[in-house]
Amino acid sequence: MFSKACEYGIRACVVVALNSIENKRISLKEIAISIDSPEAFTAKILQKLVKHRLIYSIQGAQGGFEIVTVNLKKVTLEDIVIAIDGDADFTMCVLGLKACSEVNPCPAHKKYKHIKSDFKNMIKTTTVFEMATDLQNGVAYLKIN
Amino acid sequence: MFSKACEYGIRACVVVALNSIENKRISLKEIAISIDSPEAFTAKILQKLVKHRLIYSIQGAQGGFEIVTVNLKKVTLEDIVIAIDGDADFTMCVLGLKACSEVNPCPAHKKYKHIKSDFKNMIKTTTVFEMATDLQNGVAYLKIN
DNA sequence: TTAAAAAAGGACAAAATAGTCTTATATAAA
DNA sequence: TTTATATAAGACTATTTTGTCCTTTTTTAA
Repeated sequence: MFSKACEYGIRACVVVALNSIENKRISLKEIAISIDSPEAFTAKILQKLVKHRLIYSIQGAQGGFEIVTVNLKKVTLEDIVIAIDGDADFTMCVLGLKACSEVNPCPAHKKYKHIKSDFKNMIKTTTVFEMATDLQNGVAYLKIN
Repeated sequence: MFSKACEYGIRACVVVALNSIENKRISLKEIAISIDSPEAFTAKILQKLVKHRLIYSIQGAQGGFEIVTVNLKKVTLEDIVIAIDGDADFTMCVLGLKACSEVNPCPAHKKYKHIKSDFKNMIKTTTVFEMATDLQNGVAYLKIN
């Protein structure tokens, strides 16, 4: 579904958000440890998220990453996915046909379209804030194994 | 969603099925042309499908690929996907967490689980027969551009 | 029985994705 | 103002996926 980069990106956003909710800044190193991701690779992903202004970074000692309060409830899974993977994955035909559409459907279209639209709706409406608060409230986890 | 190999594999199965319904055998070359896929790569994919006994191949002159009648309504998208990509894609957590489960959900789990289960159900219940007959009846197409 | 047609199989090449390493830049605190 | 800490950026490497090419095997038909 998502690329590895995107998985790391989402997990990273959630821990950044969780810290921002608690008015804390979190460093790359702490992020990589808490989401169990390769640090240098995670750095690249975070840079993309910063460039897309989904998160905010502060260089230097005591620096790290934050999500500004006003953005916490605005940044969605869709924003993250588009920043990292682009939108091809969830706009393209499931069988890879460029011409596939409602009037020219591929053989899987009618069965797949509801799933695709549910998926698009899901990523569009899920915010990092709600994922972070689920973590905070102990109704979701980021444990790896 | 699906890998390129899997997309080709599904499209190939559909045209093989369409031909089998009409009691015709189809060659690799014809398959590759009709689904607009790289021939040699498609050959590899067809070999996998044959090894998994989803389709049947006959070597030599006048040879090619078929789906035996009894299998037409049995072979599902799920069978093809598992043969080519394995089952990791639709069993794994959307955020890549090994430990993610109903009792230990990742932050995206509750929003994603319905989509995943709909998707699994879709590929489990969609047969190559119905996709091929949709093509035959002109309610679905395999045009590329 | 030989030639042509077609799939099988293995080795190779290219492209995309995943991941690392090193240097530069910015900030805070001693 | 120097040192330590931290992100930014670019070049590089590794792995996986996608795709090609060549040889072998099988089958049909002349």
